[in-house]
Amino acid sequence: MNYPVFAVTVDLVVLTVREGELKVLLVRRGLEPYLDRWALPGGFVHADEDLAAAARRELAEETGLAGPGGHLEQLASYGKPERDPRGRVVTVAHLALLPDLPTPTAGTDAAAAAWRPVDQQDLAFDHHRILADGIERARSKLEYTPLATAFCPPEFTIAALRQVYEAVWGEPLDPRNFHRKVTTTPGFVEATGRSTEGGPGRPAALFRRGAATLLNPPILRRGTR
Amino acid sequence: MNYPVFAVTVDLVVLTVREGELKVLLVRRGLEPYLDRWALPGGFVHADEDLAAAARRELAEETGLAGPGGHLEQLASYGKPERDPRGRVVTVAHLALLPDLPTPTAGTDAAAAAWRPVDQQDLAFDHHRILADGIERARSKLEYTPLATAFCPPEFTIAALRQVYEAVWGEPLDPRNFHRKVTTTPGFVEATGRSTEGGPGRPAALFRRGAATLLNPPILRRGTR
DNA sequence: TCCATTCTCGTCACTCTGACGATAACGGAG
DNA sequence: CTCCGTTATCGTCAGAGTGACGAGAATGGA
Repeated sequence: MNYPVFAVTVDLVVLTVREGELKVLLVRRGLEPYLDRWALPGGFVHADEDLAAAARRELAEETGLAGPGGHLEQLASYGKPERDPRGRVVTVAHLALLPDLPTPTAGTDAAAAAWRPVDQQDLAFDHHRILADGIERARSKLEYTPLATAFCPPEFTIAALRQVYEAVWGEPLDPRNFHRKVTTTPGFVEATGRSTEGGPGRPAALFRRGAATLLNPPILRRGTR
Repeated sequence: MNYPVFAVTVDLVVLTVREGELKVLLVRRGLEPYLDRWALPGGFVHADEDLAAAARRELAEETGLAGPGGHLEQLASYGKPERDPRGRVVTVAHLALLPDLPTPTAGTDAAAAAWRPVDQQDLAFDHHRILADGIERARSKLEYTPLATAFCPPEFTIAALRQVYEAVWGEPLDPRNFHRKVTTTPGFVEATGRSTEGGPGRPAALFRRGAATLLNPPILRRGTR
């Protein structure tokens, strides 16, 4: 059988919410092509490795290890013949959503990795497109899944969850309506009985993620309606 | 640079609605492995070909040419090391939705292609999983996009559109509420002024697909709520 | 002419949502 | 210790959307 030969890579769109803003993990390229340009972290899929396993491995290498929590899913594949000047490379992009706490951008591998604003320009290869697709996927997933909890630590307040939505969607939400919505949607979050202490204002109840995998009804953003 | 070598294929989940049921286009394999088993149509991506272009080419080869109308989008990629016993093959699955009319399953390429029920068992490779993912994607897309029109000819009745939903979702819908929903959602369909003639019952107005790309609010299936 | 069939329009109760008022529970200033 | 700013939480209310279903309109066939 005769067929062309490809290299297959995994690229990661790793998102988190820091300082009230959506950030993406980028690395500065240390070699040609696109030397010194920001790029999505990624690497070649090994010879005996599943795509998902390669994505998990790269994520662990770049972030030091994404502890529990967080979320990783396949995003899409990109394979234009000219996307990599070195040869025919198809990349299977993955989307990762992580809580802020874990890793201050300093893994084993990442030479110069940093959390950057998601409107970063001049990315290497077709990574701008991949990033845009990843962000849109994340925004969309927040509408009809409880995945916003992947951005939060194991226990979180409703306000923290709301700030995730506001950061990802880039629009303010009414705290009272959001509170009602989240607490009345079965399986979205469940109360822990504990609450915060020390901060300004009234202490807030702490929740953990619930068992639901789909939100019914969905929480729709303004832009979509 | 040292990296493993892959073959990259495109596999197609081609869906249509025939005789009130959701059908998938399958081909009988004429060679090992999985000789004589049903499989998704597909083939290798050419050396200088984009993934989307490869998918369009395969679709044209298998269906004789999917005329205007219809819809093609990337579904997901599958790359378990052992998924093809002949070597390391990553497949980029695509999802196609076609109106019934065009092709009675007899293209240039397809040796033995046929429209089969979507619960077909014993597919080759990991095609059962790919098919399941494709069907779920289609069901989901009907909820929040006007993509059901891709299953219909250029002009169609509301009843025909409803039958698409019923076939894809496998559940009956109230004709009156569906009619209200579709006609009041801006951009879903637009009236042509013409209507059907000859059939039983009152003639039905004919519509064409509207300009909307997203349904607001979505049409949710029972199973999801 | 009557009838079965299918399309289309209406009605009504119920739920959900957005906008927003009001109260609760804290820390800190005076 | 009281007042006050801040944040969390609960309530209220009108309007939109939906499911369930009645009823009339427009056809072909018995």
